[in-house]
Amino acid sequence: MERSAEKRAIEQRILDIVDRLFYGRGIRAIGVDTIADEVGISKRTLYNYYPSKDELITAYLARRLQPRGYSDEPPAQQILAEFDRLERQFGMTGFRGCAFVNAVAELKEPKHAANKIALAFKEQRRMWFRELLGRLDVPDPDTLSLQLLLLVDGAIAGALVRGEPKVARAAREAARVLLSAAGVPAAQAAKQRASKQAHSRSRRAH
Amino acid sequence: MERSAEKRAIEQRILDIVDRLFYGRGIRAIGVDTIADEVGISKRTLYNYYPSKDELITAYLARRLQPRGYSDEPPAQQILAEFDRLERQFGMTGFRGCAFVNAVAELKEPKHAANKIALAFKEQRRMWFRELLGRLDVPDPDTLSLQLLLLVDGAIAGALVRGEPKVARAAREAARVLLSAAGVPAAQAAKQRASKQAHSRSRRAH
DNA sequence: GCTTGATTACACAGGTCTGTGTAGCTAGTC
DNA sequence: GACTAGCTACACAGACCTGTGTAATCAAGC
Repeated sequence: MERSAEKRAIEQRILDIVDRLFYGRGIRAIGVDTIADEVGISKRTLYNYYPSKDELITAYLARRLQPRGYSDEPPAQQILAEFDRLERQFGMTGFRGCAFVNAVAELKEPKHAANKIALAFKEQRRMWFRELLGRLDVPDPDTLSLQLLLLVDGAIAGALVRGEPKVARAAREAARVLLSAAGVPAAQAAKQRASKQAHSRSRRAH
Repeated sequence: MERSAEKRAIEQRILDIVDRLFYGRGIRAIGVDTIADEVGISKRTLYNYYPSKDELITAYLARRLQPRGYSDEPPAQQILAEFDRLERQFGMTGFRGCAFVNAVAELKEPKHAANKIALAFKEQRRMWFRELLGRLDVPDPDTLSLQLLLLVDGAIAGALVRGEPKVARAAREAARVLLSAAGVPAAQAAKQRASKQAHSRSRRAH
């Protein structure tokens, strides 16, 4: 029992360090020896916990597959706040783009489990948007959630290449326009935030 | 003279094959021996043309840095046609995302020349949008061109992860909404393409 | 025919990588 | 104290990588 807890702690420690190294320097760029050294265990023991580097890779990605929760704020604000969160991420030292897209780009073998995990992640993120859009009664939440995700991924790629966090603000503004065009009143109100009365929806797309 | 022409032909042949291999299987995944074998020359001769793999990488990326031209079509149609072109690209066998973003993701050294070329490429693409938007007299062509580029990059990432060309259509529709919100009449006309009269711009976003 | 430059095949240096094999040590348990 | 499970250090196999050195060959121009 106590032994198992200690083992789990070591596993977590391994995954912490693997995450930092794989994300920060690239999966192919990091060798197993480096990981073992950083963790402070022998390579033999590392292989005892994870029998191959591939398992380390999938564990690394699977651990980043965490569902995002919802707050008490109005849905439109939660959606737009996602882009503010992105902007903060882009400004953090060590930002290197999307871990999943990078993994797919690095591991070009189509059979690799990383592809499936990356797809699951993107779909999870899309469904997060979709759930919020569902509360907003937009006409086509499937398409709009995908479009918002495209803006997120585009902003990530842009920030990676440009090294410039403020692309997130352009993405946020584009998201606001899309929401507004879909008839979300909060997005319109956020635009000219002087007039507070949102006189119900009058014209809706389509 | 004739010798120089033959040399250039070999150089082109090398770059053709390098492009196919680097883009299709990844820069790090392809060794110099593989390149020489595929070209049909000895490794020594290959190193005679390009003295290091890094030079091959930069030549590979620089050759993909070709400015896109303009057609006779109306600007808004050219912009939207870009997303149709994307959809066709996504469906082609061998599509593996954006060569520049992949290169930056693979070559994580920040000093590498690939970063600068990738940035130049993205900026070149943005300026292509910007030029067309300039003809359309939109209020903020700098922001809007960046937003269109974000949609492009988001669609590329989405198509890479999903293996699904139709994300380009969602991106195209989002671009159309953004153009329409910026007061581009052709985008509005394209929406309800029944009524042909675009009764000049009446309300413009500000 | 001879020179000269490019190309070839091949070996190799020196480094990286993943994964395994082994012998000894250490710490908890009977 | 003896046993056992896990750990460590270390070597190593076998493969890959980039880049170079070398001697032989081939082909064009004088």
